Amino acid sequence: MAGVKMTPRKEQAAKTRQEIFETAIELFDKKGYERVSINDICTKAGVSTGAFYHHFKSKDQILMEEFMKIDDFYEELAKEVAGIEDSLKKLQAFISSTMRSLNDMGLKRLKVTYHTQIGPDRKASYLGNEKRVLYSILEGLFLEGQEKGQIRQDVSAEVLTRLSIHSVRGIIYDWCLVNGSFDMIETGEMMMELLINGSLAHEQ
Amino acid sequence: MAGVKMTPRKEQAAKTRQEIFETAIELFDKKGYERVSINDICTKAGVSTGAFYHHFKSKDQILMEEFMKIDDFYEELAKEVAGIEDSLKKLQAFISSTMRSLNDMGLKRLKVTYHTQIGPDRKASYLGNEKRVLYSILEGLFLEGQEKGQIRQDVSAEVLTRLSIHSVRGIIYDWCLVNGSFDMIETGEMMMELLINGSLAHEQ
Amino acid sequence: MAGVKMTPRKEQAAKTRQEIFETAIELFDKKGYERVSINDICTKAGVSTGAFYHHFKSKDQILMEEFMKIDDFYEELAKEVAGIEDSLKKLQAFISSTMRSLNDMGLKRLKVTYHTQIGPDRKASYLGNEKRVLYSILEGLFLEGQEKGQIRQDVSAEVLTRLSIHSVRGIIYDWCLVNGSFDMIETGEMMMELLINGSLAHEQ
Amino acid sequence: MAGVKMTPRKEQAAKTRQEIFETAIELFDKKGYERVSINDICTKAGVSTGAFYHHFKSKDQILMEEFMKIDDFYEELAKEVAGIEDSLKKLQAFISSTMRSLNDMGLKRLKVTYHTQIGPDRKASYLGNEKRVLYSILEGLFLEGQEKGQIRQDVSAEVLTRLSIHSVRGIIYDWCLVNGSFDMIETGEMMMELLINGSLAHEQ
DNA sequence: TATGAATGAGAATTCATTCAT
DNA sequence: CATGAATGAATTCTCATTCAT
Repeated sequence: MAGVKMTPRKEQAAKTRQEIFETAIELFDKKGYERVSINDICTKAGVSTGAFYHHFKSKDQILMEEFMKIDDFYEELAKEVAGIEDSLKKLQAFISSTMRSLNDMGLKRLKVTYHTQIGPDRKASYLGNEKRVLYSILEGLFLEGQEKGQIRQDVSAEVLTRLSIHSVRGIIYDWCLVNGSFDMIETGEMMMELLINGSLAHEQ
Repeated sequence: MAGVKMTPRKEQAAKTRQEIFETAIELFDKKGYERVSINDICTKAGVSTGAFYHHFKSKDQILMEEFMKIDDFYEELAKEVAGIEDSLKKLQAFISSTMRSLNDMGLKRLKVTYHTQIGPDRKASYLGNEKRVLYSILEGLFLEGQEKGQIRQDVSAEVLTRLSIHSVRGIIYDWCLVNGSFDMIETGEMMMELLINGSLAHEQ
Repeated sequence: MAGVKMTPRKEQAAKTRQEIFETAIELFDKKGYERVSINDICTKAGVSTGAFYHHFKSKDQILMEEFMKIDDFYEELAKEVAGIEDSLKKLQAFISSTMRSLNDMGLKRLKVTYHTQIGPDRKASYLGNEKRVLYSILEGLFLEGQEKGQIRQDVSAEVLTRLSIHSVRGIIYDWCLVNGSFDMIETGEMMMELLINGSLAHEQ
Repeated sequence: MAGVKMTPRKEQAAKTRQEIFETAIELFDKKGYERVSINDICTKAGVSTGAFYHHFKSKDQILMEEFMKIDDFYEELAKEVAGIEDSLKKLQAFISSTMRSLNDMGLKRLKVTYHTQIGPDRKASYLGNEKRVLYSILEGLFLEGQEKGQIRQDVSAEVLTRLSIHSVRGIIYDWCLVNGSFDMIETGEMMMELLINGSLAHEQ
């Protein structure tokens, strides 16, 4: 994509930047965001402190950049499930995939994310603003299902969207709290069935 | 309460301890847990650093003490709603009161709580362990309702309990994320109706 | 002036140099010499760090260049007042013009100049060496006045010169100190009348 | 004075504070204010960095404290010359003593003082505010002399005061600029004679 | 009980300068 | 001429904790 006019100089720079970024994420995962000093990152990445500040304004920016990838992920997910006919199934597939991905992110990473997002003096929480992408995808799915008569219509799509997101968020938060000691995928699926359907399909 | 043998000496000590504790909580609320140094607390409370360490082992212990009050609160709440006949109503009353109390705690306080609970090197999360009290109360209410046939029986009380707690947790987390920009009491009530009931009562 | 053989290449270079120079001065004015990094200058001027070092050896050199213009200024001033017959009036005209020009330079600029000139590891103070031009002009005017019998002769022209310069310097320094809160032109004129004349002319 | 109820604890603390202060001043004198790091001070004083920050808020505060002593000095000086009958002589004695003291302070120290006072973001310049003490003493002396008819009356005491201070300031500034290569005491005395007297007494 | 001086490792950040392209 | 990536030592400041009084 962006690889068109890349002089060797810029390529090298991009590589350095990438190296720093990945090393940072790796360390955040392993030791937790606040336990990682910029020096740690630089040492492990084999670059100077100056290089870090050349590419990033602060440790925070690394995190922000990481968060910004989540939207891309959701959009891809939306495309993947687009083919499914039944709206209910489509929604469940979307949620299942989401849960699976989050599960695969691992405890440490989720913890870092959820911890930093509600930290003090965080001006713009990404999770809070992520609304636009995640919300619009979900609401679209709910609306579609309601139009087709495949999803409950006693609650507006907008409310269903918000409640879904809240509850998934709670599952993840609690999962982090108890250090991943329950099955968050299964829990997520159950939660959605109750909310969307009003009853548990597979127990019928 | 514990006012049996209180020498003036001990009274003074208790007062100092209380002073430290309250000042700390106040500062956590205002600036965020990690932005408050022990020195900040001592200066504001008008005591010496030594005094702090005399009464508390660490900054953490202050928080822990705060959390321990929550259990008392839930138990009181359980007693309050005990008189309500209809199980569904009883449950909803319990949840409503909970949401109202949390709402009254205020944004800052909830943020501090939810932020510190998933922070790094937190050995024992209180929110995670609080299970014992909150879980048993809630599960009791669900069981009772199911026995009376007033609550859906297609899902076990245990699952209903867990899902309820997760979703309330998510509402609060998101509420913090967007700086309290939606009505968490109303949202909580809606969420519970959907989960427990399978449909929205007041829209029927 | 130097406009003889200017290839487009050289013109561009001169333009870049000028751009850097002016941006630097502007920033020194705004934030104070030591608060301005070379990077600040480059960013604001829209050039690379390399470009800076191509044109200037250091941040210091920028300042030096600025100072070197002052001599030119004094020489021009000397020519301007050359036509005035009365020596006393000529001297006062020279001083008045000087004060007016300094006043027009503005507070920030004077502050930067006076601050950096006595800063640490300043090898050659320009203000200190400026002697040669300013001193010789002034001393010439004093001598001329003394020969014509129009200026006090109880003090040597050389001493009058030095004392004049000291006192003007003091006025400017103090003017900077109190952020320009007195009229330095008027003060300068009064000071010179006292020194040269021994009394205040306009009060006679 | 303040040495009355000094517990050994506080005495030790005061000693440490003093040690830091004196070491700092000594280093400022030797290497110039901005060339001295807080670490330099601590190492030389044999205390920890923490100790520095326990006693002083910043490097700046050390300087400020130093400046605040100047007022005391002027007041003492005023007492010393109070006994002199002749106003003119009294004034000259005051100025002479001042110049001598400044001369004794040494080049480095004066440079630091005059440099930092006009530095950027200096909220309150001490030299600028010192007015109140130095100004009132000097103005008092001028007024007294004018009343006695011993000092020129064609210029107000207030103006004489301001001009005197400006010119002395200029002498010192220039003395720093040329690294002390002229006799500032003699220069100061000459300057004052011209200003106060309108002519040089000893050449009459 | 309470004080507060002292510790000292550690964190973030800056910046002049070089040099390969 | 110009670019801008990279360096890395240096600096300021914070903070939990200890301990003698």
